[in-house]
Amino acid sequence: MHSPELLKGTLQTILLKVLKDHGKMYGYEITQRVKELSDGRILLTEGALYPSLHKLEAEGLLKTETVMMGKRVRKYYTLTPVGKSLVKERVSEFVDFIRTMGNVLQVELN
Amino acid sequence: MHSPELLKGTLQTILLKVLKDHGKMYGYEITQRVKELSDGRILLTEGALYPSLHKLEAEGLLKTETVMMGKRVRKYYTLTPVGKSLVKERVSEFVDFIRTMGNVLQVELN
DNA sequence: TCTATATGCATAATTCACTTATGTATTAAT
DNA sequence: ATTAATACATAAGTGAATTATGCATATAGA
Repeated sequence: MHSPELLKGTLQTILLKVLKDHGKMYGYEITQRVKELSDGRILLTEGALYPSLHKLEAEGLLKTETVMMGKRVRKYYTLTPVGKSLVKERVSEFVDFIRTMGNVLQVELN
Repeated sequence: MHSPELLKGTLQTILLKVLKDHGKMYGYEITQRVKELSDGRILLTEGALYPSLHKLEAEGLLKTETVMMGKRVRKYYTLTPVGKSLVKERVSEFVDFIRTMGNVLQVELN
């Protein structure tokens, strides 16, 4: 598990990118996908996940669709066009930041 | 200038690594060095810098030496042996995190 | 000359994204 | 039957940052 400090500020970027790559997903599914992609190193907590999804929805980057699975509720999230256009930006912002950090810390990242 | 969100949690690592690479430095000098290394993209604020340096000192990772430059005070910081041994750890922790993020975001970082 | 900018340290108040804790409820496994 | 997994949600607390403020010296330009 990574130091949670480092994760700060990356959650929204993760959510947007995962939704772009995998299309319609619900919250719990996202936590599992991220866990898988990170080899168990990034475990999203519900207390961070759901408020963050709600915020992205309120900002118009995500839209939702609630589905009843038998007696269970599932809330599917999809990128809106606005959200879609922001993903690229957020990801390249992150990559830029990483490059800068590589210079400051004098490390190779590949 | 990078999104300040992303910078969260990286400050201590930056301070330790810069001090390892450049030896004895004072606070203001660190801000300038980091600004230079980051091509003006990382501008450390005093409100973050000084408390962070004090904390690292209190934890025994840094030791200080106050020098009078004419009528001006300068406080030099150096890594303690404990601090020195922690730098590698912190940096590789960061690199690991970056690799993980690369997988999650499906991006190349070089 | 005076005035803004740079140098140099420090701390208090505030913000905000996160963790931790709690709550509710269904489903599957042992 | 009981635990673990699935699935959502929100409130309280934390802590590293930003913002604001304070003090003081040095330098450059108008």
